[in-house]
Amino acid sequence: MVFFCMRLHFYLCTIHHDFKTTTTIVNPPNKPATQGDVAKAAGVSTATVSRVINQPESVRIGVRQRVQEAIAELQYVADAAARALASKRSRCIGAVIPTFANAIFADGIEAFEATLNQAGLSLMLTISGYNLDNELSQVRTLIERGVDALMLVGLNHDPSIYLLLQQRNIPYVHTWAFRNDTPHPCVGFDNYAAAKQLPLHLTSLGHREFAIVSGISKGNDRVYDRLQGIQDALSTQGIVLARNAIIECVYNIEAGRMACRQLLQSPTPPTAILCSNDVLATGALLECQSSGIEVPTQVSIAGFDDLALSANLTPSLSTIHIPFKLMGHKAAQYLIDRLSGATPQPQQQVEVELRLRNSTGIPRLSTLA
Amino acid sequence: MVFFCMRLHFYLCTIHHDFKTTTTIVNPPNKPATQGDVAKAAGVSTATVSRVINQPESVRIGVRQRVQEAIAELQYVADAAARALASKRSRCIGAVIPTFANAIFADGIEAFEATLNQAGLSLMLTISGYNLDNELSQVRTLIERGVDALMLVGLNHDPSIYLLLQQRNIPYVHTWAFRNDTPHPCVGFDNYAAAKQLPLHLTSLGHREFAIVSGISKGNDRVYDRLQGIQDALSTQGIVLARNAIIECVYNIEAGRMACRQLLQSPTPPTAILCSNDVLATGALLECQSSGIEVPTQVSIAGFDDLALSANLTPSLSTIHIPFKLMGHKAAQYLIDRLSGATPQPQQQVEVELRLRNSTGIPRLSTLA
DNA sequence: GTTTATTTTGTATGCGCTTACATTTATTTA
DNA sequence: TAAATAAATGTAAGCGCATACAAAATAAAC
Repeated sequence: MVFFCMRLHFYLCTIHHDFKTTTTIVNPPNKPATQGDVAKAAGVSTATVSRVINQPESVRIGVRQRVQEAIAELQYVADAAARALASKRSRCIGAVIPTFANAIFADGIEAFEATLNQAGLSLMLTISGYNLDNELSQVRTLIERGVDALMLVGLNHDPSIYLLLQQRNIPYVHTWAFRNDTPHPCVGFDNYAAAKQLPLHLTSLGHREFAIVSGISKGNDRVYDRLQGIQDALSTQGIVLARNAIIECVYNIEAGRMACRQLLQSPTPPTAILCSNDVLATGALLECQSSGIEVPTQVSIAGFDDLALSANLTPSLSTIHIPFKLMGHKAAQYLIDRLSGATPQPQQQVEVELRLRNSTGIPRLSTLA
Repeated sequence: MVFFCMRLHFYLCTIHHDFKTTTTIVNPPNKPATQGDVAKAAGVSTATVSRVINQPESVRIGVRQRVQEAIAELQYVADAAARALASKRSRCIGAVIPTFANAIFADGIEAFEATLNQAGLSLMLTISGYNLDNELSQVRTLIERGVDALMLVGLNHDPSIYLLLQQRNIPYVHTWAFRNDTPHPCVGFDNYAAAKQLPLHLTSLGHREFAIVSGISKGNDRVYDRLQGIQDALSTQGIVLARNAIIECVYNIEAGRMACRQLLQSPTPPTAILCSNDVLATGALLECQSSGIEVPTQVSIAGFDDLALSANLTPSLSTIHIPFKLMGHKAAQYLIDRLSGATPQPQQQVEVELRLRNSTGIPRLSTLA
């Protein structure tokens, strides 16, 4: 029964298909129309068709319409490879990001892509896994693919990347970081300066016993700068952390939890835990929650990034808000401007903002139970 | 003064530049080496160079090495546009995903990209914002860009997409969903069947008063199927939900919180809230947390997706685990196989798994305070 | 040592478009 | 209205590679 139904189904399909191909002879099967076809149909030269596509204003209105009709009629779609070959522009932008697995890249990339798209550019994306060697090889691949420009996360990259880029005169931009004194274009925020804010707030509240939970700083300038910022801010207040009060761990919730547990079990538990990002801070908070330690009365916890989750935790997380969308947009705009021949400001800073919420407060008086 | 410095600066540059071009005549400035340059340097024809790159085995070992040396020497990089034009293969795969902003796409896309990369393919990514019209236009763009294959999230798409794809004979695959009776290739899981598991578990625990917090089902087959699965599962147990016990909202934590609050404030609050994804479930959980409602003793909460966060919440979230990485990998492999001429299984299912944790339990006896 | 079969290499064409330049057509000026 | 100028269109030459086919070099068979 089922078998017959299927046969019937296929049969109908076939009929339908034949019907279509015999009536719409216009387009030989599997052969997309070329510019030449359009030119013939519209009674113009291929050059004019090309102009209608690339600089419509330069073609007289009547001719232009005729060509556009032919394009619609034949469902003509320009061949990107041929365009790229002839014009030496691929209309593709490359980007290498460390990971998708945590949210800090989501909004930024999304805005980056949206802005690109609006300008008729496509995004070619690769993921380095926080590995600079991977990054280099992926940049190579992207360059081979002929990307017109490149976006890179952070300031610290294999130097040969810049050689490759300069050789081919490919514009690029760094993001998620900002420094005044870098020779490279960058659109982002000063991780170092931003990271100073929360420790200073906490010392002003009276905290003296700190610990830091950080991402892994090796090869990661953002993490490194944040770590350095925190430490420098503390040291201006006369506080120098012991080796074991600083934990570097991978970037996920479990790691944050474990680090927090370890810190709170020490003989001299801190009154405040400064995390260099919200994922680790979330881990720390959840660890406290599940082990019955009250935040902020027993320990204060601070984050960095202001992920969507952070404001919704109980207690809500004090953190540094970063305008990721704006940053992604601006980074894209920088590259778009560069490609259009303009010379936009090479170093652009976006403003971060301290968001004091409920995970930070005055320090407890006694030691932990 | 400044003026003179600039003149001097330019002067020095010029000298330097001249110096370079006269000594390293090999490579004119800003002109990347072509296949022809390599051919000349190695004393072979361009055809042989092309073979060394594309089918090294077909070139005798000595000649091959000579060519490879020349390639290294000249830092030759094949022009992707020219390759694509001549070979009719761009080595790029397109993908349209609804968003980055929540984690459910992260692991899957990351694995998808990794598998692609390993096969020498690049990922061209666009974001539709859960909008099927956007999706269509992005597919158009991707096709114009000449992608060799395409990945689409879910089963429900504008029909014209398939016409475009078939016209050009472009392989494609659906992901994040699976159905036996679909004519389209898909790699994923059965949202409908998976969604039945948690409601059935909860009814077996004695729950009778349910509510659902769902994403917006319009135009989203995954959400729709989950919603349907939950309702059908409940109805097999003789439970039919009132209109106001089902809330559809956007996909973020705040929305989950608000929906939860609304449900719990109703005159007959449910004993169990079934969320069609973990983000909304997290929101619900956090809402309970911040309003002092104990989970699961006062209300059970269930999710779907098993995000990294879910296991770490207090209480940890009962949910459905999806092997996103495996799915992304398999989807990529499907396309790779298709491009290599093979005919892989067009419908592939990955196994989901019920993860019972601490957010679900027996129903409370009385009504809420 | 031929002849034949096989592998390796070269020749030359074209992929589908853009664009410099030449030519035609429309517009302005005198 | 003719001449001079400007705008629109056409002509044709590549862009840098892959590949069908032809030619040459090598290996196998006799």
